[in-house]
Parts: sequence; structure tokens; C-alpha cells
Amino acid sequence: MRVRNLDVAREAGVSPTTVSLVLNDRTQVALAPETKRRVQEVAARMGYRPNLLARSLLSGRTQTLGVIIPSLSSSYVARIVEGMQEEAGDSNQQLLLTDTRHDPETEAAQMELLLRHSVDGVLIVTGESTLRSLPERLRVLREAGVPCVVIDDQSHAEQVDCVVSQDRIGAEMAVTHLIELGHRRIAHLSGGSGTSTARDRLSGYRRALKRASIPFQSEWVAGRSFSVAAAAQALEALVSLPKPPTAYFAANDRLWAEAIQALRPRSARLLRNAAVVGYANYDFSAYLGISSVDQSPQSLGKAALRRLLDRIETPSMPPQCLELPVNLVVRNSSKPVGSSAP
Amino acid sequence: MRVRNLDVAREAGVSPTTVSLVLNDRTQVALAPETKRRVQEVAARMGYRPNLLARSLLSGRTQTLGVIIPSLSSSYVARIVEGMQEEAGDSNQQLLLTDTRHDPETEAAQMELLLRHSVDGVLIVTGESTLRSLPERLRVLREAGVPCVVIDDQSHAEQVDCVVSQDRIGAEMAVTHLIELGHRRIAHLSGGSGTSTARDRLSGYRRALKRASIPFQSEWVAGRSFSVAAAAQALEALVSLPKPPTAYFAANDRLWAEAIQALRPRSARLLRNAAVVGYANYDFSAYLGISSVDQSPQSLGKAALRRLLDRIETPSMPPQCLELPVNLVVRNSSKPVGSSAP
DNA sequence: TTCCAATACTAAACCGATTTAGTAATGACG
DNA sequence: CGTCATTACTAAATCGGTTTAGTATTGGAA
Repeated sequence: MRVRNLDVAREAGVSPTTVSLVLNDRTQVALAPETKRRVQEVAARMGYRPNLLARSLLSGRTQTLGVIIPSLSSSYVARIVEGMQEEAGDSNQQLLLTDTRHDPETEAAQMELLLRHSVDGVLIVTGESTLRSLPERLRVLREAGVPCVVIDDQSHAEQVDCVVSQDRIGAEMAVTHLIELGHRRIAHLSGGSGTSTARDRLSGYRRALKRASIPFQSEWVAGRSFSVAAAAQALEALVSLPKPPTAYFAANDRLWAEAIQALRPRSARLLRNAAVVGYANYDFSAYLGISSVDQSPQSLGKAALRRLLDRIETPSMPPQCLELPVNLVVRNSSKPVGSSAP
Repeated sequence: MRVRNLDVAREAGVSPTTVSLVLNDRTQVALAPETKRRVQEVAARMGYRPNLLARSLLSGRTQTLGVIIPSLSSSYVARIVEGMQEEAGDSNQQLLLTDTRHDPETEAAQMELLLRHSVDGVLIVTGESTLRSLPERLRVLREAGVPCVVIDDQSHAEQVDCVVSQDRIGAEMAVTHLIELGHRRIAHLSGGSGTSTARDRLSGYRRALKRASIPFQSEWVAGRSFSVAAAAQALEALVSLPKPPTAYFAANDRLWAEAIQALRPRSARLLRNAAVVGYANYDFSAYLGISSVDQSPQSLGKAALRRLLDRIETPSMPPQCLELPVNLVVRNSSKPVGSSAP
């Protein structure tokens, strides 16, 4: 059915070795130009397509990378994967994508499969629900000798390469921006303390307040996780404070949008004039006019894949944590204090 | 480094054959229970992980499916892939994802790579920009004898399996809904005539008008493609009609949102009171309160993958076109005619 | 003429599993 | 006691490439 090396060899009247040498351009070995031309012509004519399985079995390289993500629903994650795709395409790598659906067991099972498929390396985009099982995943990878890059978590930076965004700085930029708009009562809708990104954003928030000599008030920070329910509850609490905040820094745009959506109408009305800066700059952030800190997830993905390829080539490098810059996108929700415009 | 069948065999004092028989539960061959137990124990202890490359080379099956998408930026596409993931996980299949970035050449090159990797089948999510090259892709796949399912286009339904949504019916539902809200001047922001989905939506729009005895007016239909520029221009034209429409049926939510975004402030103000029903029900549609026709893209992905697996098992089946149902999600943008509420 | 080097190509081993065809040992039966 | 079936296992071929170590041929130099 499928044309093999041997078929081409027969048709061209040479040995499989010669076919292999010609098609892989092995110039160390002398070859008559005429033979070379003939083999190429025959291979093209017959539609020869090398079987990468066979090649990989011998070489131990598959040109295939495993990608583990918590879910593709998040357009933030989707963009990271897009960035990986782009870089992978340029480097002739294929991506085996596996979605864990936020489930550590699925993650474990899928990673096992990736290893059986002999991926050359693995890219892990961390998620709130799979963070706890990350050390176990890393252990398995280390034992298998398969390189790995972790995205969006730096808790294991001494053991393994990771790529994150400058979350603390991003948060600081966002809050400083609100302060410059004249706000003093600035709340933080937090993602809790379960992820290093959420912790960094809180830390940036505090730093910005401190630099402006605004005392930190613990009741201005609410939110236990990146879940909608937690966010809605937290936002409700913030808006119900005796002296409600005039501005909000949300750890995530989606969190903000969903929370607003879920709030009772009264609370939602109270929020109408508040200033907001969010995080992650989803597509819809533009439609909603929410100012947001953009991490350019594509760059994250590209950088991670680039790093993984480097690591595969030079396994001995010391692990490194790449922190990519972020930038603030200002939109309508950056309202100056006291404004009552829509 | 990696534990092989042979290593397990040596350790357990049996032949590789026996190891293979035990681990694959080949009961046709008699095996002493004690041997079986020992082999299993040794394999587990040594962390044996079968090399699927070797297995595939022999069997001709890789348990790997190629997925070709125009881009992961669209959350609609991302959801389709999510659905595939889910079904794939249940069937022990791996997905090789390739993003063509809307470029036919990248698509061709990537598909070539997928074939070299011996995927068992290919899932193609069509995009406006890669539709023209689809016949060529299908030809190559047919020649290679690799099964394929096409998503979101039924132009080749006699040759190849396809999975689409009931777009005509969805459009009819949307427009009928607007008619029931009392609207008569209903415009259609179209996706042009380049894709069968856009054509079907237009056709559903016309059917709904006809059933309500509203004469079709060609100036009420605008839009040449699913691009933002085209949509903004089209919407501008519609809103500037001497008697502007009171309601809009948009071929796509994103198109609508982006067009609004791009419009001049004056036109945007004119639209504030118009009723809208969109298509595709993106996440942000809920945040913006846009009524929308939901195709449940996950189901599309699941159905497509299911069909592909069936096709792989039974290559002789006649090609089939699956049309999945859609449903209308009603939100704030479903304003009755003459309303001036926000 | 003989020897060596360069040229052009190839035979065979190998990657790690599965599978087919077969062997050795045991036991039952006539 | 010989034969045949059954049980428990294995040797070797195979998948489709790449690579190593080689062979045959030619030409030039001594």
C-alpha cells in the first residue's frame, strides 16, 4: 500500500541504504550525481513518504512534544498553546495535546501515555487543580529522563525549567495606574493563595499601595480561588463594605466578568461607577472595555517550547526560570476617582 | 536507560514472547498462573513502559489522530477540540494538533507531517481561508488511505464523512424569534458566501422571513466574509439605511462584537436600542448579554472523533453527513420592537 | 605491474515490540 | 510401550527505516 524505502530502492535499482543516504542528504558518503538525481526523481514520482515511526525507533527521537493543559476552555491557555504551535511549526516538531479537564488522575494517565509514545519532552501548563500533583508528575518525568518545562508556576524552579509572567510587576503596574487615577480605596479581587500567580498578584498589589503610602487593609482583599463561585461571593463582600472601594484590581478578567454576571442586581448597580483593572486581557476584555494586564500568552508558549528544545539538546544546563514582561492595556474601565460617567 | 521488554524478560527468567503475552493478556496461549504473576510483578517493579513506536511499526496502528484547525484563537474552535479531547481520552487515542494559522501552505506541510507520523486518521476543522485547498487535502488523504472527517463544511459530503450543525434551522430559529418579538425590519450581518455555514445561515434567515410573509430585501443583508473589517463596514452600511433595521441577526457573535467595537461612535449609538441575535454563543456573549444560537461545539468535536473511529474500524461504510441540532439562548439583546430600555 | 587511495555503492545489524510456528515435557489412552 | 493431545513456553521473523563496516571498481603513482 504505502511506498517504502525498499520500493523506491527496487524501482531505482539501488539499495535501501543508497535511498536513505540520498534522501537524508548524507554528504559524508560519496554518491554519483546521476544516482542521486534518479533516486530523488523515483521517490518523488512514487510519492514516497518516510515512516517516522521506524526512524524514531532507531534514533530514539520522535520530534514530538507532549503538551499538558488543564483545559482548552480558557482562551488564555488556548493562546499559550497557539504560541507553542507557532514555534513548533518552525522547528518541525509535532504537539501531542492532552487536556486533563482539571483532573489529576486524567493528568497522570495521559502523561503515562505520552511517555509510552516516546515524546521528546513535555510542556506542562499548570492549573489550580493540578498543582498539587505537579511534584509527582515531575518525579515521573525525571525518572523517565524526559525533559520538561513548566508554565505559570515557579514553585519548582530549582529542579525544572519554568516560564512565567512578571505577575508581581504586572499587578504593581495595574494598581499604580489606579492610584494615579486618584483612587485610594482600591480593592483586590484575588485568586486566593493556591497558585503562585495569585500570590504574586496580591504581592504586587501590596507593593503598589506601600509605594503610595496607602495602608494595606485586609478587608479590601477577597477571593479564595479562581472559581466563579468564590469570586462572586468575594465581590459581593467587597461591594458591601461600609465604605465601598472606588476601584478594583481583579486577579483575572474572566473572574471579574463572571462575578459581575453572578452578582445580585443591587450589587451590580453599585459597581457601575467603579474603576477596574483586570488581568489576562481576554478577547472579551476589549468588548467590555476592561483595562487589563496583558501577559501575551503566545510569547509564553513560544518561550516555553523554545526552552524545551534547548533543554533537549543540552540536558546538562542548569534549570532556569524565565519571567516574561507584561503590559497594561488601558480601556474605559480606567475611570478617574469620583467620575460618574458610564 | 528505559526498561524494555527484554529487560523484564531477563529479570523474570522468561522470554520476551512470554512477557508480551502476559502483559497483553493473550489468553489464547496457555500460561502458568505463577509465571503470569511473576512477570506482572517484575514489570511493575521495574517500571516497564511498552514502547508504542515499536508496537505501531508492527501493527500499522498508532492510536494517534491528526487534528487540523485554522487557529486556536477562536474559542469556538477551541471548544470543538475540547470535545475531541474528551472523546479521545475515553478511547485511548492521542491527538496531534496542528494549527494552520489560516494558511493553506502550512496546512499542506503539516498534513504531510501527520502522514509521516502515521496517524490513523485526520480530523479537519475547516476555516474560511483553507476551504479552497480542502479538495487537495482530501485527495492526498484518499491516496494515502487515511480516513478523515470534515467539520463545519459539507461541500464534499458524498466523498467524505462530515459533521456540521443545523445552521439553516438555527438561523431560522433566531430570526423567527426576532419576528415573534414584533420586529419586521430585520437585517442580517452575513459571513458572505465563501462558507457553507454562512450560506446556510442566510438561507435560514430568508426562510424565516418568508414564513412570516416579510418580503426579503437584499439591502438588509450585508457582509462578505467572517473578517472584522468586512463586518464593520457591513454593519455601518446597515445602520445607515434610510429606515434602519430594528433588529439584527448576526452570522457570528464575535463578528458582531468586533464590528460594534470598530464602528464610529455615532453608528454605535444608533445600535444601542436594536435587538440582536448572534451565532456561536461565545463565552463573552453571556457577558455582553447577546442572545445567540449555540451549536455546542464540544458535541461537534465528540461526534466527529466518534465517527472517525468508526470509519477506521469499518472503512467500507458509505460517507455520511451528521447534522447536529442547535439551540437558541435568549438574553438581554432579545429586545421587543419599539423598546427603549438599555 | 603492483599497490594504495579514492569512489560508489551495499550487506547486515539494529531499534523494541508482536506474532507465527514450533519445541520440549508431561500425561492419558489404547 | 508408543502415540497423540495438551500444556507451557520460546526462537526467529517481522515492521521500515538508519548506520556501520565493508566490498568492488577505477585511477594514479611508484
